[in-house]
Amino acid sequence: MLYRQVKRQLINDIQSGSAAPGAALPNEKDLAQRFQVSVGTVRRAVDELVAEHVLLRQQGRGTFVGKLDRERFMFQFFKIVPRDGSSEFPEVRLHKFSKSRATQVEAQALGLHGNQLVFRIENVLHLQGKPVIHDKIAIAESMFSGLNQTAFTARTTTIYGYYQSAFGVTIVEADERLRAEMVLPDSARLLNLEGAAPVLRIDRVAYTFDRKPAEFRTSFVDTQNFDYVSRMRETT
Amino acid sequence: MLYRQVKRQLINDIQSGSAAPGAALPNEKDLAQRFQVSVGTVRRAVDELVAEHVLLRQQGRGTFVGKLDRERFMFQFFKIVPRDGSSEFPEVRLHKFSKSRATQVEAQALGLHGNQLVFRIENVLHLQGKPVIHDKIAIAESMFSGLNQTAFTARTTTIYGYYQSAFGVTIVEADERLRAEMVLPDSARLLNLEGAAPVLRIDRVAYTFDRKPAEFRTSFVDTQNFDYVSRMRETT
DNA sequence: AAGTGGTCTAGACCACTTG
DNA sequence: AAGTGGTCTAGACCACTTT
Repeated sequence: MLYRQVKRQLINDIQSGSAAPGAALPNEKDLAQRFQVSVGTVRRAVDELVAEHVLLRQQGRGTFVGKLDRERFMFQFFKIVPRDGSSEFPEVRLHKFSKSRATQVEAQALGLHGNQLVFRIENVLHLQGKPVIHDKIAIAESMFSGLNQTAFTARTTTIYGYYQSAFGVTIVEADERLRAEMVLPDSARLLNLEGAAPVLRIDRVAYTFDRKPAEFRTSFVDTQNFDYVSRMRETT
Repeated sequence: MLYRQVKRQLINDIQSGSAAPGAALPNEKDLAQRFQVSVGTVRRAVDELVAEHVLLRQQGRGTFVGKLDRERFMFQFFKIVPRDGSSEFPEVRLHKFSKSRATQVEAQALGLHGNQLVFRIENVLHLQGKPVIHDKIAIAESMFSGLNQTAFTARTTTIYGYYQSAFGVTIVEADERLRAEMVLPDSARLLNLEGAAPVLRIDRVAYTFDRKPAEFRTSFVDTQNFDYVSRMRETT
């Protein structure tokens, strides 16, 4: 399993910052020489990282460290689409920003011990000009130390892109659990829903490398005009 | 793209029935000789089919044509799990069986022209002894000609396993769209829900090889004690 | 023209399963 | 021991991008 060791080292380069998002990797021959393996073995390691969207290969140009920009976010992590019509990037409006002790559920999802601090961020996401999603995010203060509302609001990229560029936290995968619930009063207000309405609730745990949990997020989605799409393909 | 041609031929062998589900393939060296390519090229073709769960490799034993048995069905296509606790195979009870003209929605999902006939099957799926899912299935009469209620009920495997063994239709992937809705009267009765309750609605189109649609299914899930789980990993 | 990744080959050696 | 898939190597040649 030599190629696993090569993959590990490439991940380490990314986590340590010596290979920054967007930057080019050395060519495959040089990597092979550096790791003292054949080019085929390097290719196998890179193949997996490309499949995980961590690296990006372009024939004739080179191999680059993946950036969590809008395109990738939409493709990999944003599953809400209009019932009829095509995908659209949501407009994100910050609703609340605070810091307090983790609840038991949050602590378990994020793998925290004791009553550690978490940042809490609430957003309302608009699609086609209307509020559709109410997000409640919890992230560990220890992993995102120094985060504040001003910097968060001033970011120029996606939330995951901001985690990556400002804190070196690259989200590579996520698990979600979905259910139908009646809307809660706070979400109803934010989503302009009246009385008793069903919403799609999504609990997501997002992971960085090595399946280390980085973010716990609960979303409430008004699915009157939007669907959550899921594709069941080859699972590795 | 030699390996694509090899993959095509292997798929043809499965579709034509010359390689039956559960049967062993020739070894890699023999396949290489038959297709006049190197072993590495055969391996690449088989790699993809293994990733799609069409083939199954076992070191030291051989490579086998995948069967759509309970294990694979649960792993690849059944996403409803108890909120706390582990996965369980549902007990499927037939509720209705009929044949009539396709609705416009069904015709579009199944790629049918005109007013072709479809079989309609309704099931209630039980988990932990209670009714949890109300399924409405539509499949084209042309693809499943000769299907009848007696044979369907007498099947000894999963529904997808039955499609495969009785009609040579292997389901390899599916697209789903989810939303939260208020339960409809017929589902409410079947799921023992009273009054206004939210349910998770899932519209699924299941495909056989070459992305040919084979089944359209709408499920209504009582998510009081169960979740739909979705894993966002490398997407190819 | 030079440099990159993409495909394919031929073969060595290893790990596992079966008789 | 014989047969299977699993990993790794070294190198040829092709396709694409940049200068």
